[in-house]
Amino acid sequence: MTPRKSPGPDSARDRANADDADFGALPPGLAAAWGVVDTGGRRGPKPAHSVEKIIAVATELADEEGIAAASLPRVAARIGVTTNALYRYVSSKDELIVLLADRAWGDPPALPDGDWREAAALWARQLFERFLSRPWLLDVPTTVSLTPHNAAWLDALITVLGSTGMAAQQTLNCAYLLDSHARYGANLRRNTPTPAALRRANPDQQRAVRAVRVFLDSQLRSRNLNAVADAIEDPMFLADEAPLDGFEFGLARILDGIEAYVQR
Amino acid sequence: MTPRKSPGPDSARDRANADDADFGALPPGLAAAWGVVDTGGRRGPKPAHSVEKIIAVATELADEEGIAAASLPRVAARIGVTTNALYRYVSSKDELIVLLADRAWGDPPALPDGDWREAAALWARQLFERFLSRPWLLDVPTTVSLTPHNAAWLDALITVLGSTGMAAQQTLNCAYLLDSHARYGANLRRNTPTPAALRRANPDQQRAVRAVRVFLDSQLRSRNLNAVADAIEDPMFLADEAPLDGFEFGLARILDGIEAYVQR
DNA sequence: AACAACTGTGTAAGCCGTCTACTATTTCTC
DNA sequence: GAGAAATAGTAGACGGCTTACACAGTTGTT
Repeated sequence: MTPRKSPGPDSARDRANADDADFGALPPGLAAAWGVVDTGGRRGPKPAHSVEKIIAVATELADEEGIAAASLPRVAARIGVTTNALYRYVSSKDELIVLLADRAWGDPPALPDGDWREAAALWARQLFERFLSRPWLLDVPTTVSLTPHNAAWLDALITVLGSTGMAAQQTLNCAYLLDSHARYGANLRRNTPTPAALRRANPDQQRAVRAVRVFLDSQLRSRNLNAVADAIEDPMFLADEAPLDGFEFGLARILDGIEAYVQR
Repeated sequence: MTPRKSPGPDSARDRANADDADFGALPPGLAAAWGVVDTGGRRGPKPAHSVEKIIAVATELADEEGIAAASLPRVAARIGVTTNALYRYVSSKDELIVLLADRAWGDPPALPDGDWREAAALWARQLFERFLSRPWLLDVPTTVSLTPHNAAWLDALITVLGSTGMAAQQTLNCAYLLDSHARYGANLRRNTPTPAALRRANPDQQRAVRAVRVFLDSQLRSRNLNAVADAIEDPMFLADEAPLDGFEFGLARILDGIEAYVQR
């Protein structure tokens, strides 16, 4: 590790350096997410807080009120410091978001060895559940894709899919297919709650959802978009226990498609 | 149309009313997107501008510099008015974004009647291309889902898929599957440009992409995430003309899965 | 034709967010 | 113990969203 030379007040960004490559060119937060920061040889007072603590508080706020609540002023206020003190730990808001998202991914599940299809389905279901439990993760822009936990999930799936004998690129494409479905399915579920979830909601929310339904139905039909209108007000869509969940249905189709490709 | 009674300075939101339902409970921009606004019986001066003009300017800005550039101050400056004058036309930033997104969707393509599979593939490819040509559309939060153009796309696809004889809910699920793939595939393409696109980029961007690749490879391998590392630096992934595009590959798997379901 | 009501625009301001100097203080090292 | 270095605080710039108010212009009514 090359110790920094430049004196004066600097931010956490200046602590991120490397052996040879110029990490300054990396997207914000990427180096930090992979733990590539210079933590040795500090001289001044010990930091009163830590990046982990900041991320934990930001996670609390995001869990409570969504990703927008994880702002630097609010995190700082909850910790008990001023906003700018956070810049000693995190070089920018973007970096905080990247770290936040990586932490929210968590560790991938252990997948069984034998049946690739069963393992892939388990993977997708677990990811789907994770997105449902942390909806704000869907709001994190996906410009920076690979962080440690993120990559661990992908690695687990690729390892499983690799046992089918597909080419590496096709394996990756299949992995993205399942990742996409988990993400998009969770987003859809969030936007269109199940009847059971709707019954648990506030009366205000219930009324709002109903108002949207009525409004959309009238508008759709007045524009002759009857196919959509019919699908949306389908009795199955409003039934209590959907006979076949949308996520599971799509997952089965995708796995069928992959299986057909593998067996050819 | 019930004319407004309340006097005093009011925003564009107050113009959105209805026959009987309370549109005030609708999400911001939804009523405006469907054109349900009270445009009759104005008394004051003619507006010097229009909502269409504002959306067009915002689209320009988004095309040039991304969705963040479509801010009210910048739109107002380009039109030549103050920021707050926009609130006579649009009730909030969220409403502007909804209108912007709906306009960007545009009209769906005309789909052939005979072969549902070919028609669905065409639909997905067209949507994919549309997302590529307007990448900022991927950054629009999808909380408000159904706006006129949006719904027209969905209607076209559902109509085609309905010819397979599937149940309404399954048709909708399949439609979401294809929508998801187009959206997510375009997002992936944007984040990981093709070699050809990379060669067209700035030297700075090329260097940045290469730095990320080198960094990720070393980090992935040092954490034993070799499956991901191998997949990413696969020769096929870096080849000039990919033998099978990721989007097309996934599309074929999805359509295969749907076809197998239909034929059963 | 004159008045009143209403609408569009500008000015000003408040609030929140990110981020950058600068200062004071604490702590580690020599 | 003295100096150096890092941390936290203060102040502030800058941009974005939004509201309140005053003014000017237009339209409908008397």
